[in-house]
Amino acid sequence: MARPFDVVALEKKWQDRWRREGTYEVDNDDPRERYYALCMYPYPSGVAHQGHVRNYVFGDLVVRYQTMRGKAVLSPFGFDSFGLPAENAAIKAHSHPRVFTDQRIEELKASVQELGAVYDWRREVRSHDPAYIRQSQFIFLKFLEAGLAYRAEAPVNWCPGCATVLANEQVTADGTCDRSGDVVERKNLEQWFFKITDYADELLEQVDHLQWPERVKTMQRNWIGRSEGVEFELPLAEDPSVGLRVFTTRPDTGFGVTYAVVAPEHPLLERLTTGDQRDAVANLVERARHTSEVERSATTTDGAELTKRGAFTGSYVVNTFTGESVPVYVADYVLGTYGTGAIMAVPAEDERDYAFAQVHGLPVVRTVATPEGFEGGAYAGDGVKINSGFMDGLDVPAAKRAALDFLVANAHGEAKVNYRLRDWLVSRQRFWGCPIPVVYCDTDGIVPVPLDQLPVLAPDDVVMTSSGQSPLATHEGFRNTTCPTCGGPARREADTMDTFTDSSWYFLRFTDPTSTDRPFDPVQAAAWMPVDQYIGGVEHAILHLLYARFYMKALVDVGIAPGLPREPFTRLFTQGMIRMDGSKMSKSKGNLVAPGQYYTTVGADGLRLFHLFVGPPADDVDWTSQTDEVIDGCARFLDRLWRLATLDDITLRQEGDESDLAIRRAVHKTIAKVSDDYERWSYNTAVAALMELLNTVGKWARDARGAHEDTLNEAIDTLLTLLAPMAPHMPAELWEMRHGTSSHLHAQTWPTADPALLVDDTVTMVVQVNGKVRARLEVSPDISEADATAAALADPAVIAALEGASPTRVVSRPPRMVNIVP
RNA sequence: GCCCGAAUGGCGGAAUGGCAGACGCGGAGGCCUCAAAAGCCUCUACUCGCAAGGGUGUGUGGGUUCGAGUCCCACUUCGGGCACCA
Repeated sequence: MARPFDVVALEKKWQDRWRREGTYEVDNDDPRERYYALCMYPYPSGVAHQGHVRNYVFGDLVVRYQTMRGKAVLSPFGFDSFGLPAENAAIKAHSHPRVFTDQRIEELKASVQELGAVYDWRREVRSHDPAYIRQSQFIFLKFLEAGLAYRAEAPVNWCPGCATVLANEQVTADGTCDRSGDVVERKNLEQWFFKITDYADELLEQVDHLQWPERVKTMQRNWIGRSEGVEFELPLAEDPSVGLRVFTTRPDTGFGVTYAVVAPEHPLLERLTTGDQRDAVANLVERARHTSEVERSATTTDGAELTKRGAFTGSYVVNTFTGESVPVYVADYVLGTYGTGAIMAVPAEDERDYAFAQVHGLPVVRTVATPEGFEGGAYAGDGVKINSGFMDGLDVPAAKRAALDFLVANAHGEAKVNYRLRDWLVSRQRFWGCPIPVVYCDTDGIVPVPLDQLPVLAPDDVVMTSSGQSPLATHEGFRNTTCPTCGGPARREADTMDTFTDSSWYFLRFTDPTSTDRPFDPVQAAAWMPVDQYIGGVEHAILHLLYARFYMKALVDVGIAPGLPREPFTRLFTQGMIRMDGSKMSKSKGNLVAPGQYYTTVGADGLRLFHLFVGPPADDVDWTSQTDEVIDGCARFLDRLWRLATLDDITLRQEGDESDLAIRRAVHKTIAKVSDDYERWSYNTAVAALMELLNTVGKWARDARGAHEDTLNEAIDTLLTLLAPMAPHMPAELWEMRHGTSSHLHAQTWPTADPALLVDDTVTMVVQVNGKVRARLEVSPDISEADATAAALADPAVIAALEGASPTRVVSRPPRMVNIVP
């Protein structure tokens, strides 16, 4: 489209100027009030796509707006530059992931700058930078020292197609690899874990106080999955010295326990299995081992399927409540990793137990009276206790307390809280990540690499095969080392850390990016933390945000971040996805629309305005065949503003007239409206308000009477100022044309509306008869209730609508509305 | 299955219990022009009517209220999250 100005040259001029003059660089001792605005740092995948654009448009708006509000705004940028895509690309091309990564970082950085988003680039952070690696390892060692990092054997997800271990989040719901589509297998390996479960309660409780979207908070709560119950012992029938510990949230149903179940991984299974059951049990255990966790956890009520999934062990335990012996089964519907790995089964009040009992012919004993007309198997609701001895007649909550008291009094068990949250497995059998800084010595065991030997860096000549083994393990020069403690031969850890560890503290590094002896100076970090506004995609609602919250607390506790807040992100905003043809726009789906094509036509300003105008920021955006026309519409708005500000077609007059007041009122109402919209993230309506004001002013200015210069100037300057955070380039140019090169639009103070100009001489009052609008009257804004009623009743249209009936009730809400009920 | 969120013109959307459809896209007509592009102006929920004017209308069915797109209950559809967590 033909523009009234050279959009490419104009935008480049201002981008260069902001960079050259360091307009948005802030020092840690800045005297202004601090504001930390942050977009989630991206994985560098090359040229920015519309998802990035959307993210950075919102972020940049916040930065520029808060700056105009007089704050010192920290706006840093970095790259989450470790990760599997670069490693896979390197394997394919027989190259090094660093080559890909550095190249893609430059591409992404350039396109972010083309968008006109401004950052303090002096603070740039890249996770694969040796200086950053050093500090990531420093943190690992501090966690190790504090007992927050530990090593244990665990089942992991292994993808045969990718020949590597996958993170949980890379396994799709149906148990396949989200990249190759292969069915994920399980392998038992010695792995490093972080003890995030130590913080389960705090992570859960503090969710309540975060100014985050409810949706995200709910997801965090569900993920942590706190559940209160009782853990107690069921003694073995033939040997009461051996007890089977079970966890339940329904101790009140104890009298309904008709069998018990242990997980296939349960340590007592061997002991429980009798000779004649050995084959059946072994079969089941073998089967469970070859079934993926996802498959195993798939709900089924299919009888044949359930038969295969459970087997009698041959042993019996004594039901603590009834004193009767009940059989012990092994079944894969009980997970070895949750609770005690064993349950008391109550078919009458648990659906899974009911289905299993039906198939295996186990008795059902109800302990809660079912509601009238209840038909079905298990009843999990509240009701009066029956068949339950001392609990009979109680309701469920009271019975739970009674059951707990009974178990405690008899020393069988105690109250217990369980969590769905597991410890964080951080080992990755990958090359392109942060090496775990420990060595293994036959004499001294696990030995941390001394701090003065950090960073541990991967050598460049590692052969990245697809064997499934950690690439670093194959490099003898790296692998073989000496023990820091005894000096004898030792082997380096060959695994790297989950890349989520890098993204769990980068926001702290930004506050002190050059620190060498520690990750950051806590005093410098305290100047900015917590992040005032964090912005990113909802896809990180659980993992990244949970891990970062954990890191923050752990960093405080291990002494790296003394005195810092325990929550890193005060306010979170999650933007909607860009969809195309119903699915998420992403590189892997090959449906990207590159922003580059728009920079030469509508410019970054036009594209930014589109992202703000298209709908509420939290909603998904459908990229359709109409989208380009909407984008053009945004550019047309900017062109109209340009023509108005350059006085195209406008006659000026020096004297004011009665029309000025209406224009000035429109200007000030827009200031109030847009300011409010900015605060509540309603950018689409803010853009609409600016369009409306421009339409109003444009019509007025081109009226036969001409435009009064002072009023027009106020209107134009206000439009430019209010628009500056949204579309920063062209308004800056117009401002410079109007006020000279020494005046910078982005250094202006955010305007305040004059309250006197927010009220009109008259307002339209609606008169309803029985809820239907019958008349509109122009009245004074401070009209009294009585006057409003009188005026309404005197209106001919109202009289006609009443058809002679006298009003039985009049609701008068001056000056907006009067409702007359006949 | 459970938990969240959403549903408004041809389309994206606006409306904090008080004029439904702001703003934009698309569409129709007009001005300008030799013509086009660009720009500008008017109209554009549905429906009855020549018109003035009337009726209907925010997924469906109920309810609260003088008054409901907005609040409550039930349901339908779509989207998202969790899903043997004992």
